[in-house]
Amino acid sequence: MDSVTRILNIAEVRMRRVGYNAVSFRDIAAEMGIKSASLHYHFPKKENLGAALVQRYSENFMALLNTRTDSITDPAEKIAAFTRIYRDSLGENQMICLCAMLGAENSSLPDGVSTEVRAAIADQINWLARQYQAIGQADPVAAAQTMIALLQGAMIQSGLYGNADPFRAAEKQIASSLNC
Amino acid sequence: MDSVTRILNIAEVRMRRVGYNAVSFRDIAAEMGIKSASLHYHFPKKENLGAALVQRYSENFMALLNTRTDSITDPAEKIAAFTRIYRDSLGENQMICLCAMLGAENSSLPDGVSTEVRAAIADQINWLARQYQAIGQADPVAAAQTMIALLQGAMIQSGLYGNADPFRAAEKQIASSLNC
DNA sequence: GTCTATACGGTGATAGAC
DNA sequence: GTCTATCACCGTATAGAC
Repeated sequence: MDSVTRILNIAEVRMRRVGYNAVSFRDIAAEMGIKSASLHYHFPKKENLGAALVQRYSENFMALLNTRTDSITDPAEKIAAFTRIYRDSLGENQMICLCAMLGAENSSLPDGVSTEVRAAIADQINWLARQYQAIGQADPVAAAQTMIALLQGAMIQSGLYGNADPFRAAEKQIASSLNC
Repeated sequence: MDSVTRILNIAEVRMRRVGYNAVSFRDIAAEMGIKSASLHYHFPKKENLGAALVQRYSENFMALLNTRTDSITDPAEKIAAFTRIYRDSLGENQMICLCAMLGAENSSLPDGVSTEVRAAIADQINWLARQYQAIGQADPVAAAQTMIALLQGAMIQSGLYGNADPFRAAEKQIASSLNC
């Protein structure tokens, strides 16, 4: 595995746990067993690392989303698959998704990172809105926004309590609203 | 207005905008026109300031909540009043509520602050759960958790876009679900 | 690619004068 | 209560050797 990938992997775990501001080059380097100066060879500035991380995160997310929903035709089922990715992403450690964490931190992020966060969320909303439109939702974009808000808020709550109960409660509500 | 109040006022605005970690004693002191050393007279450690801020925030919230809902008997109306406080709190500047911001940052917060955040959210959930129980919700706590998650997630989205559309979309969904 | 060495500002915090 | 002065640290970032 190449250095860039290893850096991004470590940065992802840490940033999802404590946020962008609380992660340092020194921490990441220490975990890799190298020096922080070496990180600057791959990512000149922290902003570059943050932007690249969000970009990779978003690409992986959309790719996984497409893979998992390619064979599904029912829009409601597609939406359910979307929430399942969020659940899997929460994992056993109640790791908040990157977009929720950096979304909260948004106004203290460097421009380059903030831009990528907005782009990543826009992709998700567009995808969701398309499904809601297929279902015949009156305001598909609003429905998509609300759904993202609920999932991200539920992740934060789950992180706060150290268990996935709040997230599961949110999932149930989504499931029941789709059966209406 | 006494110094402690002024400090807390400034800290609240800043922490709701950029989070706990991105706020410094120096920033607050500069805005007050004093030196950071003076802040330590009122709050020996940053953790003390954070904890006191969340405590005050929660007390004010619950007090306002009770004032606004005292004369309301219908539980669904009470819940609507709850969401209205969140909306007012979002304000014109899309200022994320303190609990959502610190909730996201939770795992990088000092214990004293983290504890207060959990206590504050627990109060809100208890209050909401009581209303949902009065309505006859099957799982009142889950409903309360989901509602808090949605409101907080919607605030983050609104902060991200710089407008209140995501929050309004969430409000609408809550309103319609209460009329079911 | 990674190292050592280093610069330099920011940060929480303390001691002691006023 | 607020000041000055100072501390020890941590943060990003750079230069140049290997």
